[in-house]
Amino acid sequence: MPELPEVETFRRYIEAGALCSPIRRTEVRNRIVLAIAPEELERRTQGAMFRSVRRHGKQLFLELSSCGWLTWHFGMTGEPVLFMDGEEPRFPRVLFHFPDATLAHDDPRMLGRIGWTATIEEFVRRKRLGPDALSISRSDFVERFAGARGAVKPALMDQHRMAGVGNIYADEVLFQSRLDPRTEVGRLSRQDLEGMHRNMRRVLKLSIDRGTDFSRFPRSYLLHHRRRGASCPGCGGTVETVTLGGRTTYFCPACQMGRAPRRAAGGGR
DNA sequence: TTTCATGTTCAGCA
DNA sequence: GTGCTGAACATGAA
Repeated sequence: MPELPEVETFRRYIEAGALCSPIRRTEVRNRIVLAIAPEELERRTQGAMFRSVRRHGKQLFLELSSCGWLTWHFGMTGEPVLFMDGEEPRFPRVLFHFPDATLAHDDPRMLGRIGWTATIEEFVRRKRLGPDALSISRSDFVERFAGARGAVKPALMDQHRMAGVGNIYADEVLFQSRLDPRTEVGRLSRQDLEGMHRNMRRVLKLSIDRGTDFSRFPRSYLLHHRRRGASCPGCGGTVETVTLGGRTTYFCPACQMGRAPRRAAGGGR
């Protein structure tokens, strides 16, 4: 589930339903999802409450009334689930029991991680995360990408350069920017980069506004067509795949153009 | 049965 | 240091 829009939706969900309630007990069912010792997690949360919740890229931070912040990453399949007795989700790995509800890290693949940090800044520094994709200014975005090498798609997904964009939204941003995902970053013009920044913000915000429910996204979005042989919502041509940054990339070669090497005649635009 | 999956990290190599 | 590739992690769904 979780790229920036999903995690922002999780943030709001927790903010609306899991703050300022004392944690009676913390139950660890699968310690593999912990980045700290289970005893430490229990000690830090027992009797405390979550005061506030913040997000940086795909990472969530829950402020503890005791001290510091719980760090919460959702991996590929994790999500927070708040439930009452008898409504337990299918894959609860860690559970925070409040007096009248329970907040669970529900995660079949267990690739998510829960840990602790004294400050958000310290955590962001330690993980070397770039600026949040919805906070980064246009000029900072241009500067950070202008200095990159390699293909544009892996650059967009590099959490050290900028945090929050993953496989699905990188493909969508490039589709809407009409840029071939294999294009060398160094061949993009300032206008290309500014357009990417604008499209990225629009796509991420629309997703948050629609509650990350893909069925409520415009039909013109590529993400409805992430199947081999699907037709492009723009031109009706065939959507193709290529592997970039180790991930399957969907794109329309007819709509998304590359950028010719400098000095070369024709090509591009 | 096989393949793929909205993520991160690490080893090995250029 | 930068970038790329492949593997590992662990499991469900198609």
